[in-house]
Amino acid sequence: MPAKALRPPMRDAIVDAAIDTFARNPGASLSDVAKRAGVGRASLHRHFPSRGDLVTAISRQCMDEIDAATAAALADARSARDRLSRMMEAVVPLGDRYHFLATEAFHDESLQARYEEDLAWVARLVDALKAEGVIAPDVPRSWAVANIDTQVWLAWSEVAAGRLAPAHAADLALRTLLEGLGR
Amino acid sequence: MPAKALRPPMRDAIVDAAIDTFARNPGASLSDVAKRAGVGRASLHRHFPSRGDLVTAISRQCMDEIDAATAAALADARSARDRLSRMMEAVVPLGDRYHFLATEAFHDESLQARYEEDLAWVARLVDALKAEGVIAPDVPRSWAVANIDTQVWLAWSEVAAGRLAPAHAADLALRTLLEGLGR
DNA sequence: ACCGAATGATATATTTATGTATCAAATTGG
DNA sequence: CCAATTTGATACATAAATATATCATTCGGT
Repeated sequence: MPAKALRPPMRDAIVDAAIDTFARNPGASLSDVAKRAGVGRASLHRHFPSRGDLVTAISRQCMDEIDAATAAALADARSARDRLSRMMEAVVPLGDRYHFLATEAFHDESLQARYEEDLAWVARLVDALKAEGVIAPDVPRSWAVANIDTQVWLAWSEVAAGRLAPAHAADLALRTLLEGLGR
Repeated sequence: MPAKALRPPMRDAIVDAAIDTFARNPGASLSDVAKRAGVGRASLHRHFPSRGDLVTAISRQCMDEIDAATAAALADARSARDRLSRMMEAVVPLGDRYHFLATEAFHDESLQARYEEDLAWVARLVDALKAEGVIAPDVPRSWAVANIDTQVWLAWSEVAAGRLAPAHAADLALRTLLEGLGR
C-alpha cells in the first residue's frame, strides 16, 4: 500500500547516464549526459545545481554499489584467494563504477577518506594473498594493487564491447592475475 | 660545418610538453601545455594553428618513436616470445606515448590506418605466441592484446610514479602477462 | 653593430560549456 | 476531472578555452 519508489525517480536515470557517459569520456559535457539520460539539460540542473554536485553524487553512488556488492559477495569467503575471486566476480559487472572512482579526484573530504579505505582494503587483501602463497613475495604490493584495478576495468570493457560474457571475463581476469596468460 | 639542428627547435619542446601534459590529463588546456613547455601561448599557435593540429603532430611523433624503438629492439629476435620481451622493454619507457595513442580518436585518416596496422601487428604477435605455446590457446586474442596494452601502460605508470625502476617494471609486466602474479 | 626572423605579451573575437530564469505542456496524485 | 508539481524548451548570462592580430623585444646570423 505504501508503494514507495514505484517509479525510479529521474535522479537515478541521470546518475546512471552520467556514470556511463563519464566512464567513456571523462570530459563529456552535461548536454551529453542529459541526452543519454533522455532528459532536458534544465532538468539535470534542477537535481544537480552544478557539475560538481553531479560528480559527487555519482561518486557516492558508485561507492555504495561497490561496497554493497562486495559485502554480499564476501559474506562467507574462507580464504584470501576466495575473497579475491568473489570480489572480482562481483565487481567486474560494476567495472565502469570502479574505474570512475579510480580516476576521479574527490573534492568531498568524506568521500576521499572512504575511497582510501577501499584502497587500503585491497592492499590488505594483497598482503593476505601473499601470506597464503597465492601472490609471490617479490611482487611489489603497489604492482599487485594496480593490476587488480586494471583487470577489473579490462574485464568490464570486454564485456561492454560485447566480446566476452561477464562470467568468462571475470574468470579470465582472475586467471590472468594469478597465472598469467601462459601455458 | 652545416651544423643542422644544433638547437632542437621550439616545435619539439612543445610536442614533448604536450605529450607529457595530455598523458596526465587528456583535457588539459593549451595554456597548460604552453606553460609546461615554457613558451607563450601565442608561439604555440604559430606552430600549431589549432588544437587538432597539435594532437595530430603528437600522434605522429608518438607513432614514429614507438615504431623506431620496436624496430630496433626486434632486429634480431629469434622467437615470438623473444619479440614480446624485447618489445615490452623497448616500449615501457615510452608508455605515455603508447597510452596516448591507445586513447586517442584519430581524425587524420592516414594516422588511423597506421595505428590499426600496429594493433594488427600485436594481434599477429599474439597468434605467434599461441603457436609457440607461450600463450594458452583458450585465451581470446582480444583479451591478450588488451592485456599487453595495459601492462605497458601500468609499468610506465609505476616508473613515472617513482615506485619502480624501468627494467624492473618491464620485467614485472612481462611476467604478469605470462605467469601472472602467482607462485 | 645591424637586420631579419622569431618570440612573448597583450588585446580581442569566437566558441563552447556552464548556470539561471521563465513559461507552456505534461504527468502525478487526489 | 482538477490542482499541484515536474518537466522540456527556450532564452539569457557568465566563464573558460580557443583562435587571431598587433607590437615591442630578443635572439641569431652576418
